[in-house]
Amino acid sequence: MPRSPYSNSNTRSRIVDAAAGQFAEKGFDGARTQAIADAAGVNKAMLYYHFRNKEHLYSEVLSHQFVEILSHIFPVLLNRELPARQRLMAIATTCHHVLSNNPQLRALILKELAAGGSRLEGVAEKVREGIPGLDFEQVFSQIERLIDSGDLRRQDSHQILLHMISLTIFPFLARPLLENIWGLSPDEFVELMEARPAAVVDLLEHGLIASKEVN
Amino acid sequence: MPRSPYSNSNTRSRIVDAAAGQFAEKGFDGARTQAIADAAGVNKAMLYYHFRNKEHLYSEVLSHQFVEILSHIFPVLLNRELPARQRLMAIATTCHHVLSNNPQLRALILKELAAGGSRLEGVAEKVREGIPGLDFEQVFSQIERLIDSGDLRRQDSHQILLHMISLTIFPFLARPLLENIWGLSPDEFVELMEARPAAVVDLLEHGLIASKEVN
DNA sequence: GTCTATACATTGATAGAC
DNA sequence: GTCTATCAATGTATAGAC
Repeated sequence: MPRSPYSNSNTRSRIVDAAAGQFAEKGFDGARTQAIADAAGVNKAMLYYHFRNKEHLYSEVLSHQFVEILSHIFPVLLNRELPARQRLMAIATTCHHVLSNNPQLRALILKELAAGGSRLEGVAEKVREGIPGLDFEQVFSQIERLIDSGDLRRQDSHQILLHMISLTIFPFLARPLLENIWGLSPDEFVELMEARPAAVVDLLEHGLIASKEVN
Repeated sequence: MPRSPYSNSNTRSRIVDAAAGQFAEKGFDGARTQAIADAAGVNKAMLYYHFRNKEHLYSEVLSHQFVEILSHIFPVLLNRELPARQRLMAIATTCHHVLSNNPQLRALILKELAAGGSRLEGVAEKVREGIPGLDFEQVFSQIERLIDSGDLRRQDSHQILLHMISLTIFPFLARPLLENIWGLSPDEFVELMEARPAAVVDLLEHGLIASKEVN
């Protein structure tokens, strides 16, 4: 905790951590370099020594988080061991839990999307460096194989994956809307989210239209 | 176009329009009062004459847009004329088209969500004033009626509506992610979005799992 | 109702000693 | 590698003439 005088650059990683917190909370524009330095327990000038400027620091933060998260999720997307149905369920529940346990990541993603993804290009490059095997084409072709084998309905594989991540990601991002426009209380929202994986799985399996069998 | 010297306050609405553009593009923090005044063709001091400050102006912009949009969508949500299946389709496609034709609204929603919805409470109040009959409880109870009548699968009505808006709204917001992480080209994204309502409808009707009948 | 001029606070970034 | 001191630019907001 007391940085030794001859301390090397774990200062650097402390800055990245502190910056992640500030960027997640305030966004790129809102985050203050002074606040980042304070949170990291270093002098503001150190930000500019270790990173060229605010943007470079931001890229570092975002790519760091994306590498962390994608290296968790990607194996699930490509898990050939599971049969089709279980694979879908695994993807949906994994995404749900990852997001559920990572409020900081949620905030970073949301704020970057809100900014139009302008800083996302450089990030994507660093992410590919961090995860050598990262290639979504494999995911789509595996989905197509499941379609050809008759396990999944015949739909565009992009649409299928988009269905899944929409259903799992969006509710987390839309919380303020649900609470203020729908009128949900915070407790009701939490309850809704806990029941969500099961609800999504049911939708993926059966759709929303009731089968006409009499029960 | 040349504001008459004795012009009254259509100045006010010009400011709101200009502010909508700036807030949509840059967000609350990023938008500059000077830029808003310039875009409205008025002096900066007028913003503070017609509205107390930047926050009040922002609230006015947001509630104005929400009233506009909800008054379009809400009747569709409550349309009892259509049978269950068609009702779901109408909701999904209406949401899709509304968002598709309203890039400014998309940006405003996304940026407000990114800001944590902190300014959404005051907005919600103004919205309720603007749309007297607005009450989502009616929507949920109508969904429950469709479940009881055996038209829809038995799921929490909140989850059902959440399914639908997730599937339709999220893809619009996630564009930067799809392009930079998935690797979609802009053309591919547009193509994906045009085919989206049909894909969503198919999911809602049948789920993703192929029925095991031999075809 | 509308404008000019300006107060006042912050900000990202750098220079240079240690 | 780390700190102090400081700059130049930009931001919101207001006072007061017209």
